[in-house]
Amino acid sequence: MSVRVRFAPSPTGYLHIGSARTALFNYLYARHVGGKFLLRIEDTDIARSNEESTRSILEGLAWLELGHDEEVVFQSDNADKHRETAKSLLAEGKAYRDFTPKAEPGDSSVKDAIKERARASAEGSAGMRANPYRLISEVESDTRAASGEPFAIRLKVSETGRTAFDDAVYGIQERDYADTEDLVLLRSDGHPLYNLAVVCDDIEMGITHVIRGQDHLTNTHKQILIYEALGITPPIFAHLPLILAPNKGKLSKRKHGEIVSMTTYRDAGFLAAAFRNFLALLGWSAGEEKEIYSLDELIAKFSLEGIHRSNGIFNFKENDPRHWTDDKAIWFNAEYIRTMPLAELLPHVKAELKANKLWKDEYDSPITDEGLANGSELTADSHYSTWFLHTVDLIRQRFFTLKDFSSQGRAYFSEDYDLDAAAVAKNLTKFPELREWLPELAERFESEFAGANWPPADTGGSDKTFTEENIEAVVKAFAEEKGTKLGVIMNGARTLLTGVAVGPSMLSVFEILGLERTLMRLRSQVAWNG
RNA sequence: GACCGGUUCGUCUAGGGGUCUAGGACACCGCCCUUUCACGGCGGCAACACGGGUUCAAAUCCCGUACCGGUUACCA
Repeated sequence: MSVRVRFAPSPTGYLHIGSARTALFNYLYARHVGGKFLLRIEDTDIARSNEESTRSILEGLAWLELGHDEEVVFQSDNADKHRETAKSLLAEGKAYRDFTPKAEPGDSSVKDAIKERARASAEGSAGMRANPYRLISEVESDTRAASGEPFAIRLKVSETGRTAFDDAVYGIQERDYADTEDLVLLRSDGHPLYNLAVVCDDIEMGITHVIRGQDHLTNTHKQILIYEALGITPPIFAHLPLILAPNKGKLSKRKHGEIVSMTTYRDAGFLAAAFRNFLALLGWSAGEEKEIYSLDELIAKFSLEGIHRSNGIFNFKENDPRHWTDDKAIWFNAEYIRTMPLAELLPHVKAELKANKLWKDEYDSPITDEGLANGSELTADSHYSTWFLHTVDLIRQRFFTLKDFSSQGRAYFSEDYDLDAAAVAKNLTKFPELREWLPELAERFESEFAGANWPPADTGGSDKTFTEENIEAVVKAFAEEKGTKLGVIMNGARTLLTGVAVGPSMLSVFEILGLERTLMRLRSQVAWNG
């Protein structure tokens, strides 16, 4: 039988990082064994579920490129079948009606109330089989039900025995029946509850492997009870370790906010491939000293055996912009940006520039400017201009996210860029002479490179081209003439021309910006005027 | 409280009785490169939770303790 797995989120918020990893592991496993990866939205809790969440989850999955097979299943569509199942269990005597009035929620939080109740029932010797309605006669039960008295349907768990299963990650798991309550299958208002719905749907969908968070470990025992009552062999279970906050506590939407949401990473300029890579290595490893895995490699190497048993921490520092999310996630992203094939990166850069109104159609123009000075290997099979190719390749080396192309890299694509105040102070205003020198350097460039412009094609005459070696000679001579260090000129120019204090070799920057823009910017007095 | 699970550098992890004076990655620190730098190169700091066993030999196996987490709903 071929493998069928499912990702089954409940739509009560955006796609959480832990859920995203669960989805990824399901996806990788399915692809690894050539099975199907299905998606089911567990929207049985009408009060908490909403369409907005479903949309957000779908968006998150789409961003991560975890495409599912077959149609999305909405659990609420199957409620009738769930009810039927509960009723048949009742008819077979494997479940019973509980006429106990539904408890009203108290003042304390739900969690605390549960804990209190659990403690209380543990102290009383009643145990899990104490429900009086477990024992009433079929006739009495039928009569009361017929008279309209509301009831919940509970599974009748045997007095003695135990549930057991062999978890693909955690190994043999056993639990005494005495530790499991007669769980409610159907609420008194007729609503099917989680455990029933999951089992019914997993059966219906032909799920062979259930891969989910280990917070479901105890639910699994309850679900096995339902499978047994139904006379159906349970699927294989594989529980995943949890992803915790830096304080080892729960990573929650309420406490940690946006940082746990997939859309945050999409919007912050992360590459899906990089984030997937990061996620894959949180709780799983191939047992080798390797960090960067393409999706195909992950699929090829993924195995349930490689999943860890201990919870992992999603490490970040609140209030520290440099470490606002897990350092390793940031590193993966930066690594992908600077090393991935340029052709794969370019569409993302284009989208980023477009979103910030920095895109120009000329970047799209197929290569006509063949005469690249530094005769590059950057093949332009592409739909992008050579200048665009070179610029992106040059500046990506020091970038972390796609956002950097429109922020730090703005000056390459627009004349409208801000100068970083700290950079201005350090590299320009500290050397007042630069106010005269830089325009003077512009004059020098203009006379030396008259007629030449970017692209540095052969301009025919004896004019030198505006390329690194030639620029270097001119700037060096200029600095010497002024009796100053080369760095003063270079750093001043860098700040004025790019707005920031860091970047690639200044010679490359001059060249890539071209003579015309270089002259214009060197003559600008904005750094001193305002 | 009860039941279940977990514990290797700050974090992600390798390791499954001897090859472990415990390896890699991120972060951090230092040096180098350099006109700057968040690129790159080299190096450094830094861990087997604790206590008992078993064994010639334990990070690896067993037991206990501690700590952390999960669950204990007519939530999912």
